[in-house]
Amino acid sequence: MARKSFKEQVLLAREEAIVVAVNRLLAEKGFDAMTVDAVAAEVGIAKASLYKHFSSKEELAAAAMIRVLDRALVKIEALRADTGADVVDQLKAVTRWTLQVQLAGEMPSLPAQNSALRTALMGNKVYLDRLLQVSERLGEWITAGQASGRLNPKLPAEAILYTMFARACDPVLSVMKASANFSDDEVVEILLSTCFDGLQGRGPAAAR
Amino acid sequence: MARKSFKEQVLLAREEAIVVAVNRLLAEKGFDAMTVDAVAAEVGIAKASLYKHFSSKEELAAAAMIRVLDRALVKIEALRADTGADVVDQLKAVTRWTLQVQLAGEMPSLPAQNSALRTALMGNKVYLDRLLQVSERLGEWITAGQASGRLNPKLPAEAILYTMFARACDPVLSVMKASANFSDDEVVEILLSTCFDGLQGRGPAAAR
DNA sequence: GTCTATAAGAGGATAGAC
DNA sequence: GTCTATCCTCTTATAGAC
Repeated sequence: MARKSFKEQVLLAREEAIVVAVNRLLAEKGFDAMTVDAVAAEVGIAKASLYKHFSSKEELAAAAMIRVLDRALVKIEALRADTGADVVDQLKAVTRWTLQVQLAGEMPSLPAQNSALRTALMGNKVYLDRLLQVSERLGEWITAGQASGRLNPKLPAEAILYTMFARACDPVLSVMKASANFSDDEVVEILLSTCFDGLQGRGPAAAR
Repeated sequence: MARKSFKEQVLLAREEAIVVAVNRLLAEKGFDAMTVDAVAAEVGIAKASLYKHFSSKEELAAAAMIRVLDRALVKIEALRADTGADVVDQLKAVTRWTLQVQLAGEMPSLPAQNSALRTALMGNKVYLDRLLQVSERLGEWITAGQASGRLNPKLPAEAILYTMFARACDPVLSVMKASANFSDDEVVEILLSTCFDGLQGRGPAAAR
């Protein structure tokens, strides 16, 4: 990779600061409630300057999503290095990581049905590429887990993948944290258990 | 209960029509994307007339939430009549019902963090009363299920309750439906399984 | 209580100087 | 590329006639 000039480095640093702010606001308020004014204020620059870097609010959100997917890929690659580990433990580790990011207030959350945002994301090559990479890495573990019987083979693999994505922004976490009866670690382990073991648990099954 | 006059009946019918429209729009677009103009258009009356019945957009949302909680209470009471049934089966039946309501496009969904809305709901006695009633009914089944070991006794009862509420508006359902590889009934049973049995399933546990 | 018309303000995006 | 100032649209809510 070519050495970056000083100006380019400054530019990238600024854009990184913008994306970090967007990421935090997206985690705190969600896409609709986040205003571009608030982003500009948090970064400490004028709103017009933001639009020199990103052409729309949707582009800002896309950049934040790409950033968190990149962070996920780094985490996944680190786990892949441990070739001896059980694939279900790897999947649990990824889910635990997403819960911890959520607890840290760093998991951007987008509405499921905003059409303008949806359109922008579906037209964003980089976002789609990262999403596909994460899906493929997890998909390999999921199919392996189902083949070994450690993941429920009766479930469609897509259902397991979508469920993991959904747990990364599960509102149960913030409600549990707000109830203030549990430590962060306890909340994470409770959610992990409900996700992988279910509400019935895997203990001694009662007679039917 | 006192007999209603004709004018009162017309009034109530109109308000019911408004709440039905709000409910549908809330399910389709969510609170932020729903506009009061759209509600008025769907009901077929002027926007100013809406404000004679409900004093704010937040009140409209609260009315829709109260309505769905009332529907839930009717469902729960019907299930309670079956005193011989297993409590876990009752809880599954309630969850199945919420998934079907969601599939029918009739489950209003509110943002988790909208502060104006949150404030209005927390100040709405009727809403809080209905929410408490549903929580109490489900709470009885949950504690009974944990006592019998058919629900995981290691989980806090609140965690089970919150998880059931969260599954009532789980985005996984709409994504699975959009993937178009499954019938509505299949989607419902898949989500029920992931919720109660977990991703690992309750089949023959693999050796650790 | 229903309507038409409009106030009041928030928020996304841009113009143009530097 | 950064700023200030502004545009313009959308949306909530209300005024006032009937």
